[in-house]
Amino acid sequence: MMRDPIQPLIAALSVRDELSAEEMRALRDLPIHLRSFQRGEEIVSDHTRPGRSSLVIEGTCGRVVEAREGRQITAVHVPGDFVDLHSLLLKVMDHSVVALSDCLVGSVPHGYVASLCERHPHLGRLLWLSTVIDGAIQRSTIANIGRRSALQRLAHLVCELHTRLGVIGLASPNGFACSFTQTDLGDILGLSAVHVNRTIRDLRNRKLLSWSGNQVLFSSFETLAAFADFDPTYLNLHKEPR
Amino acid sequence: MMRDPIQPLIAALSVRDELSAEEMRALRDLPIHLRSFQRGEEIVSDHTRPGRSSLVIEGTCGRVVEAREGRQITAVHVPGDFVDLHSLLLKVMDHSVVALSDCLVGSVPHGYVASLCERHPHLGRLLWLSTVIDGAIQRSTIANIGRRSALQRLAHLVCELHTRLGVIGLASPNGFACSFTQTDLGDILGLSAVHVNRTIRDLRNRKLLSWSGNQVLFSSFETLAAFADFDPTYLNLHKEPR
DNA sequence: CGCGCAATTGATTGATGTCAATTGGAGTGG
DNA sequence: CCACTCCAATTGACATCAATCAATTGCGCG
Repeated sequence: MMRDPIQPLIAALSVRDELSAEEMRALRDLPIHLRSFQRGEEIVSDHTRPGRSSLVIEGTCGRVVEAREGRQITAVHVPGDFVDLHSLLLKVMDHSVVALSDCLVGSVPHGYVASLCERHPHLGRLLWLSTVIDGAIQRSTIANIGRRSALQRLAHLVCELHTRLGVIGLASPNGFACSFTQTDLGDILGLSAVHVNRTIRDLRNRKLLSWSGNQVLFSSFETLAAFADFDPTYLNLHKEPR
Repeated sequence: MMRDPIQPLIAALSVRDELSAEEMRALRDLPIHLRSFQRGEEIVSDHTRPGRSSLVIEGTCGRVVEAREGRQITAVHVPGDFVDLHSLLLKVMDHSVVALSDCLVGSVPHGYVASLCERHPHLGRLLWLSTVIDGAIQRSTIANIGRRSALQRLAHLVCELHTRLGVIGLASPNGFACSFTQTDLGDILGLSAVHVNRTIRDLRNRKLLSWSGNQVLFSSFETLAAFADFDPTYLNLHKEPR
């Protein structure tokens, strides 16, 4: 059973501003080319010039910057997120995008995105907004990696993922499904995989969360958020005229 | 002697795309309100709703995310950079902006920026581009802090600053002026001020650079860039139709 | 001269990385 | 059904990088 592929995008945008029926129709009319990727596959390659922008429909993927010392995942994307909308303007990719779980991705030729922005300036601003929210999440990531301990880093990531997945209906009140390996988590948090393992154990011992298989569960989101110093302002979850 | 306040912005945009005479005129016609700030002063406050967007004209400033464990400077801005253009869409600030040197800042009411984008869609795309380049720089910062040693982190920052200052004519071939304190550098790089001090000494001992007063000098940018694993792709320094 | 801030240094602690081995589960072929 | 493989998770021992604490120095400025 396949959901409407554009539904997660509409959900994500609707959290931030009212969409008119016509705007929703314009989004649904976009010619989307669907493609499945297996965990680990590369969706967009570094240093290339994509002619299309890709939208996550199911699963999660990550933006990967390769450094000499190893890879860093600079952003995680969930359904409803564009992974390379910025390539519309940047032209040349400064990183690659890889599937962090099996996932379904839709892509739209840049020309259609550009013309959508011209015909519907308000939608254009919302797409600009979505790149700007990516930036806000990245700022939060910099603060997380630069200033917090491994325990808080991981707790903060869990809080963020829970909140973002909640927006698109993929979280339950006390947890969510997360397919990241501990190696992936290390690459996201700037830690070694070994230390991620110990950090998860530590969080479990402190009764802040449990993580078995791909199920992340916690008894109190508030307690976890307080521990992680999580303030969701940066996710811009309020509806505003933009 | 005061330079044209819009000149750094025009220089920064012109590196990325051709500006028409009319577009330059539209930029110069913006009503800019100039204001000076002393080192350490707050230019924009966290959690506020700015009604204007601020542009650095002289000096440097930083975006500050306050975490429980201390402040993290998530981005450094030089003349020609908007520091809160995203507030046009984000509405509520998720961080503050502080002066990292005495600096001169110009601000433009959001309404004028929005109308500029409507009347000149190409300029609108270039403003979108500038927020997207901020994002690319932040990705590079995440990789820098997440994966590299203190030595490489600092060397990478120096390479980036030299390149960005060069764009607006504020770097010489073998160095540039930098007014950051070692405490600031620690907050930028996710290090303690003490360790920044030792890292600078170490770089000096390795003959990679010298840093006395506010003068940063190196004998070979190429050597430094190779040491720092610096790849300027993310700065988007090539002129492209956008 | 004295104040305040930044830079510098030493001693010590602590967090995290690295290396290496083991365990466990899912799939695969005999 | 049983080896076998592969990958992820887990654990221990140890090394190392960077933080912290605490002085001291140096400089610009009133």
